[in-house]
Parts: sequence; structure tokens; C-alpha cells
Amino acid sequence: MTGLRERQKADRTQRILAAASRLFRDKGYDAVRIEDIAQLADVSVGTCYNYFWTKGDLLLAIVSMEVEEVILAGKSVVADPPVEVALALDSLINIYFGHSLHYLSKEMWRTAMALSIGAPETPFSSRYTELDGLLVLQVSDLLSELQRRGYACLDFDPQTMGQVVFNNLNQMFIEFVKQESMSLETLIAATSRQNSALARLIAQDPAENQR
Amino acid sequence: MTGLRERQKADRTQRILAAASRLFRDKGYDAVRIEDIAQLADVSVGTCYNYFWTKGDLLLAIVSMEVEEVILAGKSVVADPPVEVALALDSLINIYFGHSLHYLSKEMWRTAMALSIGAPETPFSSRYTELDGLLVLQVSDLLSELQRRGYACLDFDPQTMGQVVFNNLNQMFIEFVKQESMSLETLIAATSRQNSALARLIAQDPAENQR
DNA sequence: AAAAAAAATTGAATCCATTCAATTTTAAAG
DNA sequence: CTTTAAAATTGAATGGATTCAATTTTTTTT
Repeated sequence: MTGLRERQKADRTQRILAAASRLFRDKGYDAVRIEDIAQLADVSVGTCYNYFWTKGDLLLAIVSMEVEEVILAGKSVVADPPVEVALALDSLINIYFGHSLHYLSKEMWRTAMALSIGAPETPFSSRYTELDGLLVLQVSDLLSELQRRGYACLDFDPQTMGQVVFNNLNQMFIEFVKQESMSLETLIAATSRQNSALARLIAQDPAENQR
Repeated sequence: MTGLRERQKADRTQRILAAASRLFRDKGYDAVRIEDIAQLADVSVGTCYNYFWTKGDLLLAIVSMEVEEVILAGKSVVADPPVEVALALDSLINIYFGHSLHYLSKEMWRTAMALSIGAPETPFSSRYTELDGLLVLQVSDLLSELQRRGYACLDFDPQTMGQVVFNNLNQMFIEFVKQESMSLETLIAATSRQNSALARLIAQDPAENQR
């Protein structure tokens, strides 16, 4: 069934991804040369380019896998959110930001986000953008769910507000990775404050819940 | 007073900026080589690097000038804002986005924003980030002014909400420059819708104005 | 299983941003 | 107006991402 060629292709992709992942994290994206990745993955430089359009796209492939996991983790919050709007958003924050530096360095995030803007047409840049879209949907779903349960007022369109909330989270995260000295705690605290401000405006007046 | 050296320095800076500006816009940032800029500016490659850290920083210098103008233009809106919160935010949108493509191409914006994230420590990257900070302040000032005049409720902190609004605008602008096919009208319409949603939540109930 | 076709691999060559040691220009000192 | 010191300019050299024509491997055909 799965021919030799197909198997080798999968193998090589994995080896290249693993090598790049390790090296980017250990030595830093800029300091790693394609030649280093090729050597560690036991392929030639040319082969790396057969599998990934550019060095940057290779990074984006790695980062995208991380974002996929985050989206998966976020589903549990949407499925069963805290009652308070502010708490619900905080839960999402914690999932989105909480593990951001486990496998990726700030430099990797910076570079990946920069590439997704500066070179948006590569395969994994598109993928990254697509994942951002899914994150917007997830936030929207959460807001929608909060409305459905009567925890949030019905005065707003969850899609629109979901995008606003996500755009804010994303921009805050960008500022976080831009400043090497900024701690995760500071990021989470600042974002939580902003979400609380929004939450106050869209939270359901408890009295309204009586009807 | 102004020594020869000082005058030449200013001259050369201007020539380099003018040459780069023209070439980036005409041929596209990526297609322009430092050698081309040096030739048109009538200096050597090395001199370009004496004035600007990198090709990217040269671009950021150009883009920063544009942002400075936008901030200046924004002051008039803050000084005398429309009565409706939504309209006030729309005015700001129009100023911020309206002329964005007059002197700069989408590619230039994309590259500049990418650089400000990916290489945040260069002189003009810092400058660009600083200008973003001023834009946040400007939006905050507008909200504050709207509160002062009783057009907006007092239930929110203008600083916090100003940052949220700006972060959203910025992220929307990023999406705009990422998609070569997206029109300015589409961007403005989408952003206006989001601002309206926020405006509805923070607008002063007219009845409250009676006291 | 040999031959032909298709797909992948390879590493040397190319292209450009960036660097740097040598040279030239300007300012300061005598 | 020399001499000396400081600042700037210069373009050839460096380094690394990317490309590409030649070669090798795998698959398909006969």
C-alpha cells in the first residue's frame, strides 16, 4: 500500500522538522543554518528546500503544530465555560498563553509572526493564518455559548466581538514576544484586565436572568 | 554654525531616504538592492550602512514618517470629536487608514510591520513601536474626551479600552496588508462594524445626560 | 527483469545583505 | 598653513539562504 517513496517522504519530513525544531530552540532561529538542519536530519540542503519553501516556512510549520494543540486545548473551555464572562475569557487566556514558551522561544514566535505578515503566501504562512481564523472562531464560539447560557447579554454579535477579543489577545502576545524582558505573568495580567473591561460591558445583568 | 560635515550628513540622509522611498515604491522592497539605493543616492553601499543599520531599518524610517503624519492628523479628531462614539471612532479610522496607501505600498507596510516584530531592537523598529504607543494614547485620549463631554459612559477605563480599540485596528490593518486583494473600503467597513459594536456598549444612555 | 519515465536528491553556483580594513575627507591643534 | 586626530566613505570580501543542472532512486511499462 504505502510505497517506499511515500514512507521515505514522511520520514524525511519528520527528520527535518525534528532537527529544525531542536536547533531553533537550542541555538536560536537566526543562528541556525539550513546546512546545520540538513546535516542533523541526514539529508542535503537541496532536500530541505524540496520539503519546505524557505527556512521561515519550516519554522512556521513547527509553530503551526503548536497552535493546533492550543486550539484543541481551547475546546474544553468552550464546551464547559465558567459562569462569569471574565472568568471564561481568563480560562482561554491561560490556555492560549500558558504553554506558549514550552516548546517555542520568544525569538521563534517573533520570527513566525513576522513571517506570517511579511511573507503571507507560503504554504505554512497560509496555514498559520488559517489557524488564527480558527482561534477567532473559538473565541466567538465561547461568547456565543455564554450568551446561550444567559451569562452574557444579547446586545452584541459574538462573531464581531470574538474577533475584537482575539485581535487584542494576539496584539498583546506580539508585544510580549517583542520584549524579551516581559514575563508571562505580566502578559496575562494585562490581558486579563482588558478582558475584564470588556466582560463588564457584555456580562448579563444578573437581574435580567430572572425572566 | 552648521559645519560642513553636519550639512553633508543631513544631505546624505535625505538622499538615501528619497532614493529608497522611490525605489521601494516603484520596484518593491524585495526587488531593490542596497546597491541600487546607493547608486541613486550617489553614495556607496557602505555609507548606506553608516546611516541605517539594515535595509529593513531604512524602510522603517520611511514608514515611521508616515505614521508621524497620521498621528498629527489624528489630533484634530481628538480635539473636536463627533458627538456619537461610533462616529468619533469612524473619524479616527478614516484618518488612520484613509491615506495609508498614498506613499506606501501594501508590501512596504507588510515588511515594515513584520520587521517591527521580528527585529524589534533596531533604532527605527523602536521608533515604530514608540509611535504605536502614541497611537494607543491618541485613541485613549479620544475616549477620555468623549467621557468628559458626556458622550460616553464612565464605566470603563479609557486607557484600557483605548488599547483594546487600537490593538483591534492594528490587527485589522495587518490583515488588510496581508491580502493584496482586500480593498480599503472593505477594511474600513469591517473595522467600522467592530467599533460600532464597542461603541454601543460604551455609549452614554441619552437619558443619563439629563442630570 | 530490463528499459523507460517520473520523482527526488544533491551540492556547487548564484545572489545579496552585511561587514571591515584601507583610504579619503573634515575638523582641531599648533 | 602644516600636522595630527577624528569621522566618514568606500568597495571588495564574507556568509548564508536559495536555486538549479546533473545524478540517483523509485516506479511504471513492456
